[in-house]
Amino acid sequence: MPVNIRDIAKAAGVSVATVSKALNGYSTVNAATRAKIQRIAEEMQYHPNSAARSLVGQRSMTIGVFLTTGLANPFFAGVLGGIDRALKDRGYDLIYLAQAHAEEPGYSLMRHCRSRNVEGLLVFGMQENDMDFSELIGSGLPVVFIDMEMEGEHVGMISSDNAEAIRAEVQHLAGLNHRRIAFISGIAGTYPGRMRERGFLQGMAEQGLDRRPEYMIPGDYSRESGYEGMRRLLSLPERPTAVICCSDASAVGALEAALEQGLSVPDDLSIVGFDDVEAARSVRPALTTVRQDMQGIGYQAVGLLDDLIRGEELAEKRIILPTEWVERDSCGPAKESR
Amino acid sequence: MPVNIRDIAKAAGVSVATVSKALNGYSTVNAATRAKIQRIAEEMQYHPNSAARSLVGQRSMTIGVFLTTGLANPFFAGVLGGIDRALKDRGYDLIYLAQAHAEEPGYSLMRHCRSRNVEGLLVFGMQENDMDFSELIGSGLPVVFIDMEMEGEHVGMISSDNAEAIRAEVQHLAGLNHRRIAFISGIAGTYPGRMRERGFLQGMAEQGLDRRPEYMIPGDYSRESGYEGMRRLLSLPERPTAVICCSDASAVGALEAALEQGLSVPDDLSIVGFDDVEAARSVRPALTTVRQDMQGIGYQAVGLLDDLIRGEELAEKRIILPTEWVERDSCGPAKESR
DNA sequence: TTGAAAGCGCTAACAG
DNA sequence: CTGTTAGCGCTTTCAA
Repeated sequence: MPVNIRDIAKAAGVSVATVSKALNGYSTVNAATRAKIQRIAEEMQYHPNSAARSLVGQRSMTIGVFLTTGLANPFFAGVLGGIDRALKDRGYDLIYLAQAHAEEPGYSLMRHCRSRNVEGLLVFGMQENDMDFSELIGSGLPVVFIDMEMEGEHVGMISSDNAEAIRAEVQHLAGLNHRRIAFISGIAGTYPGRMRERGFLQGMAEQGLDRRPEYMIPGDYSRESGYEGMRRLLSLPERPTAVICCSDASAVGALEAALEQGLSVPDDLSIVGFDDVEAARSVRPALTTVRQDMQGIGYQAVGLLDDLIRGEELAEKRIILPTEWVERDSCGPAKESR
Repeated sequence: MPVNIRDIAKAAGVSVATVSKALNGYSTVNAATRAKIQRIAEEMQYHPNSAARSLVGQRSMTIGVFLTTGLANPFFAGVLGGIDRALKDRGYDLIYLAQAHAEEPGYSLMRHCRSRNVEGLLVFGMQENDMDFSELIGSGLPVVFIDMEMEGEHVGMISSDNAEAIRAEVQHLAGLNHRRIAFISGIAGTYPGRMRERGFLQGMAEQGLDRRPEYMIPGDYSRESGYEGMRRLLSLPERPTAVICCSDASAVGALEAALEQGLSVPDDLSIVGFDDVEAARSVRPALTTVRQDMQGIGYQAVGLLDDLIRGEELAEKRIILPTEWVERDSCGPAKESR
């Protein structure tokens, strides 16, 4: 039903080869012929069959995404938005490789990509170790990992500057005279989790502040972990005056626990979050936090992948994006208190 | 590089035709031969090239998604989660047709699908009228619309029972002795927006309650519209005792406006939202709202599309899913007040 | 029960 | 500058 290259060759009175060349911008085609072919192709609503194209070894203009945590994770919405824009700019379509498949016994992500003629793959999610990416990395298929630390010949990675973001938070709090700063961590098995912890330790060291083991609370980004973490902190003989949380969700949980105990935020206690999700604005007091450029991450991930696909000489296959401090109402100067 | 059907034919000492038949479950293949071929295919990690398959007119096992509002909309995360699961169950992969392309002058979504050998298309977003879907609907390509009212030969649609959800809210509030109930609407140009308004009017009529024009506030699901809407309501000589909002975001905005005016929720005023997003839980008082089964919508949308693709005889090509009442803290009995 | 061969729509040599 | 032709990997008649 759809028109093919032969139809338009016939209509234009030329051969299919000429049509192909004309439409693909070869210079060896007479300008008039090309114009005519283009006009006819336009009129007949010609659109090349991408399967045929990939079959002849041409580019498929398809990149894959694989999400280790599934599509349902709302965190990815922003990243996907950035990917969307980049797709247009670079002319790709995106095929989503259902993670569900991955549970089958003989499944190979790499083979799945090959069989779909995917030119490159974007991987993101949170689980670095729950899956074996070595086959993929060794396969030569260009891959860009988001928020995962991976290396290889045709492998790139992109992430926010998590460490610096937290380091700056510590610095900021120290500037408000906070000395007893606690930390509710992210998931230790993730790259961002590790980096944020590193940034905290570095910041504390720089400011000459004690790093007390009882102020280092393991979290998992969830609201619940923030709530429980804050309760533990508040039960300590010497309470912190400020708490850095590794996500807005856990910060909201922490806030809740603090308010429940009758504390005033930020007067008695400062709290800071991470991500700047919608809830950070709606909670009271509104959360001071750090914004990740999620759109930018998605956009640049596709750009990097495209560069890898096209075999560009890349000086740096790691992209670390700056974050932005978002001052709201949950931080204030330390009270000389207890 | 990847192994193809010829490689395994050679290894098995048979022809490619036999391999193809064996692997595709034709009964005209000797059992022993089939077993051998399957074993070898397994060993050699054979995976058929999907481009070649679609080229010969076989199924591509690919369905497309087209989002009129782009990937960034967090509302879709849940729906996509359901789609994800269904994809596995039905064996499809999903290609995302970048909406960005749609802005180009000669763009045709239908052609895009054809050129990508997509077997069926899922469409969702909010704009029913900003785009012309008639070409698509007339093309014979199976399409399932989510939250959009569309009809056609190979067209299905799925949505929550928006009208009933709001009607039940009115009933519930009336049961709490509320008589002056206001409504902050969704976007009138959308199917859910229309249905929710219809449900409101129906509920009010059923309960024998006045429908006052000044209590019908146009909104757009945003927090801001909720905030502004509530301010208008509170400036009225006779204030409502309950406000139904068409989204949780607008309910949060409304809540904010009410608290700012020194009102107590739910003592002075009841507020109810829609969707049950994360923020509904974190706000104080926690929002009483209605939950849509977003996963279910996505899951069933794919199921419906698959049925359409396979040409199943479908009695009903419209699926309307029930919603769930989520009781929290923002609704209470009406005070005989003011 | 198996194999030879045609052909899906397209691009890429290679001739003309 | 244009056309002829082979072939990408696969499925599918049609013969054997």
